[in-house]
Amino acid sequence: MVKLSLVEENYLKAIYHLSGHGQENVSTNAIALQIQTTPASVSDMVRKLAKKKVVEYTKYQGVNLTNEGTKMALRIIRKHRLWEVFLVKELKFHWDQVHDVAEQLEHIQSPLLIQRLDEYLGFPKFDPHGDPIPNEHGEIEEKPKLTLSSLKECESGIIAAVKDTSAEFLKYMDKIGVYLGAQVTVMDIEQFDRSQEIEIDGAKRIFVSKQVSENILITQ
Amino acid sequence: MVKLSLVEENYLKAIYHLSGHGQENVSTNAIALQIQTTPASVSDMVRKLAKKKVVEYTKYQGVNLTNEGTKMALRIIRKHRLWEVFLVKELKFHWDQVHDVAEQLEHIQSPLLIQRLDEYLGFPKFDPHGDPIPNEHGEIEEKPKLTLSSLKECESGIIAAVKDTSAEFLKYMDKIGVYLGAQVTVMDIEQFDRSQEIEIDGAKRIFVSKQVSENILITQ
DNA sequence: AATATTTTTTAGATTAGTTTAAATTTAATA
DNA sequence: TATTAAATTTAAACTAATCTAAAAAATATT
Repeated sequence: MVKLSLVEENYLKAIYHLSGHGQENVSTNAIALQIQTTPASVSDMVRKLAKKKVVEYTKYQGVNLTNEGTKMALRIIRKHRLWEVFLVKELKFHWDQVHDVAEQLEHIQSPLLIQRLDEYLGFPKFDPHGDPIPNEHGEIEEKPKLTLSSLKECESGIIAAVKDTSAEFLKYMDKIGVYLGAQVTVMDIEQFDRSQEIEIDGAKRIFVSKQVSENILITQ
Repeated sequence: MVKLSLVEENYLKAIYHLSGHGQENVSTNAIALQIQTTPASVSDMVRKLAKKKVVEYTKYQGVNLTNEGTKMALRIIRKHRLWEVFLVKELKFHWDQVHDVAEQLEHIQSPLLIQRLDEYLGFPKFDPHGDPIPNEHGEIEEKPKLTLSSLKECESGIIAAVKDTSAEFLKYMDKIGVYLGAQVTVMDIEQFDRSQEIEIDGAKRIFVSKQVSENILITQ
């Protein structure tokens, strides 16, 4: 298993977060924005990471994590989230005080430390923000996906996937402004046909039929 | 207050440990040996630290910490020792497993974290090795110094200072091979005149009169 | 399809920290 | 005191990570 510097670890983590937990290619610019550096630096670093086999990279096409890279990113995220639990639960930090400190603590190298910390905290499954904590093998339990149609009035979620992947459906999604990662809130449900009025990103409101809402998957 | 990099922090800490908690000049070679680098690197770094006013440095004469530098070193050592207490007391580490991890944790920057950790651990005064924990202002309670003459047979200590600082006495110390930091063990005490046979660094044995042993201070 | 715009990459330079080898200073010794 | 040995510093070069500016490729627009 390759050794990564602190900076390389931060790149991996950024790529993981930007890839939306899937394997879409992440752009140089997006990474630069995320970790507050220049696209030029990202270009260099990404080639270095590709040489270490933790990302796949083709010039001008962006990057995505290899299996090994994903596991490493998740191990860093595991540490970050376990430390967050410790800070909030044991040291009485407020949930909005923990991020910067956890950002430092996540780079501490000691498998024994993390194993003991996990045990000490009672093997928590979620961090103080509700995000799942990956296991020691770099595996994460995805949040269960629900259909948009299962939401009640006033409930909301994040668009995670679609069941119907036909070109027509995707084109329709595009037309009504529904995209992966969008925040949706159910404003109203028409009892007669189960159609919903939904609000996208707290702004635009649209109507979707039951047939459509049954084909949209969300996480909460 | 100046900001130090992780590497600079390690230099400060090394200089603190090598200066025997006093203000003797620490040699370039000694620092290089301590932190596993070359004397050339130390020369460069030490000039940088002098510019930041955390050490005093004159070429070819070695360095010693300024008041500010000592405080900073002690704040790092405070963090190191508090983390050691946490690892041993809470996470059930064995005392010989903690050093490498504490070496990483001591560089985490968060005054709140250390304040809360201190509180969480019940404001411990000593680390698992018995070393005192400096307070948040970079002040440390020195271990009490005893005279060599107060040691019983088979007891030992580390030479910490001398009461008589005359040139003659120091020359005599030098002659018999007693130096600051040397480990001494009392092998035998002559009841008649209270003179002692002492072993230095587990090797050389010499005889010292009561008059001499009353003027040598040790820590244990 | 040609042009303009945006994104991405390359090239060259910079900083922190390091190294090796050579030069210098200090300390030791004869 | 002159010489040798040891410690220290300088010089030049290297690595990791970064930046700015310019070149190249991809995308969008007319």
